[in-house]
Amino acid sequence: MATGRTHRPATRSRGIPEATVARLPLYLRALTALSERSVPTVSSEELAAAAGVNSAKLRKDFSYLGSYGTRGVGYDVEYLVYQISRELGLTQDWPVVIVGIGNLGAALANYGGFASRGFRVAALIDADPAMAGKPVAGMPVQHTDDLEKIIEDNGVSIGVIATPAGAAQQVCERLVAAGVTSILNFAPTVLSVPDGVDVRKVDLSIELQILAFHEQRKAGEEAAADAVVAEAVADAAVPPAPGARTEAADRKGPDGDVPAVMPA
Amino acid sequence: MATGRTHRPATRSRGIPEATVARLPLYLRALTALSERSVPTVSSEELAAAAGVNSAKLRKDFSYLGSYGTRGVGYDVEYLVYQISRELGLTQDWPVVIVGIGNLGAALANYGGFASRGFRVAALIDADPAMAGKPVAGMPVQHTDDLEKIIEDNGVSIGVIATPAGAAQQVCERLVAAGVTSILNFAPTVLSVPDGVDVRKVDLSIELQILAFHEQRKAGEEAAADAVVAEAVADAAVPPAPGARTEAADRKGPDGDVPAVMPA
DNA sequence: ACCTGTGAACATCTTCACAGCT
DNA sequence: AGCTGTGAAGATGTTCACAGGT
Repeated sequence: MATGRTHRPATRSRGIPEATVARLPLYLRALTALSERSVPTVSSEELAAAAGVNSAKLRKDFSYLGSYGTRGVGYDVEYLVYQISRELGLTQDWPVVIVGIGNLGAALANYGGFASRGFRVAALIDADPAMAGKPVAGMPVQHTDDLEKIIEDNGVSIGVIATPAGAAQQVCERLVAAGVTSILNFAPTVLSVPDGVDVRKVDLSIELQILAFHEQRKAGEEAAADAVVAEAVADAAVPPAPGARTEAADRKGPDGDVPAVMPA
Repeated sequence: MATGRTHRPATRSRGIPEATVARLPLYLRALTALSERSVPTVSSEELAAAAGVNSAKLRKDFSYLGSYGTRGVGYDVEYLVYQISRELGLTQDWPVVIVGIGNLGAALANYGGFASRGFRVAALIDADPAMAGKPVAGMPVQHTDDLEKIIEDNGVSIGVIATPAGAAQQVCERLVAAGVTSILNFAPTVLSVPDGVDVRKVDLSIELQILAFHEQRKAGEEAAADAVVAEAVADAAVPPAPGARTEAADRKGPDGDVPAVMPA
């Protein structure tokens, strides 16, 4: 089985912690809003509130960038916008291709926040010949056959995969072979990539499952005692372990089972 | 400004670490694939490869759920699928509403992985009267006016916000007031919610910016020395700090600036 | 012989609390 | 007086390495 790492190589780049990098866009967004309202300076407390984090964390984050604040005063909004933009590499233009122009791909192509902030949709690519030439978000969709040429002609280094899961790995390999080194993956699959290629994944169904986990907790706070009673019953309902030599009673889960139908 | 926490309350629920919870869906997906191929058992090594993590982490994760493996053998696929599903709360049915049926909302409504795994789209809601009644993904879109009634009638506790940023906070408040306690937010805004409500955020532009950061690093590895030289020039190009009393020379960023145009 | 389950070491992230500058 | 910048403490997450069960 082809394995290879996935996700960021924990490169810890030049000393800025990954967790901080992940929050910089948040700060930038809050700062941009302040900038549009012509607010000249902002305190860590105010900015943190706007970004939805606490102020100690924000100050620590900024301390990795340098000393951009003024004690007793706060941060200069315009200056911080510039510094964070630069740190994130948004002072340059990033051509991006979107592969897979289904519902989601089209939504991404139309997404305004895409075009702003240094990103530019260089091409929309789809495997369906019927799509070729059709305009989406004011751009003609191009066929997968031309993927390599498009990447090279436009100097694309960031690719967005919005194909069905089955096609994602293959598309990924073609993107990488053509020179793409950063991939944003919307397909519900684990992508294998060579070292040096970054993959970030956006997965609706994972997010929902995490919410469901917490939701279940909220509901089941007082029902905990009952569950223990239900355990014996539940064990009988557990799907028969095929070819396993283990009695259900052997399993020692930390809490009670709940009899229920299992979704496919 | 209304603030309030955002994101998970770090509830650390019942002892399962948040990081582990976030990976369970990944394992579940890999296990489901194995299950479909009728693979009876799997080792931590194999499963970890399929899920894109390392095996020590996977074993540690599973150890929080209980002792579900067999030494010398591995894990029973069906049994694990069941246990993880149960742990995530997927053995019950979660009605979900999607608010904001634009490009993205429609894409989400059509997304297959949504319907499977215990989630059921109970309603599509949009503020545009022209949308009302129009079928999307085989369901009629309903008007925002009926939001509260829809939530209550269907016992919805999970809401998906796919509206423009400007509408998100208000929609969020209505959802919460009507009884929703988990929100998946696709709008590029920080949502304020009362305690006890979970918010998870999916943000395309943040993901791209994180990729750009790493991408920039890859490109600028050897250019580091040049940057120092460029510093004086760059400082002149920095946007004039409005109303600030600080000379540019005061700023002590940890590395050199690069002269560049800044995107809006 | 093989593979899980887990203590212990290590790494990263968050929060506290306050020194130091304006 | 007010607010930043940061060491130090604490919490969380990851990896190692091996004891212990099959």
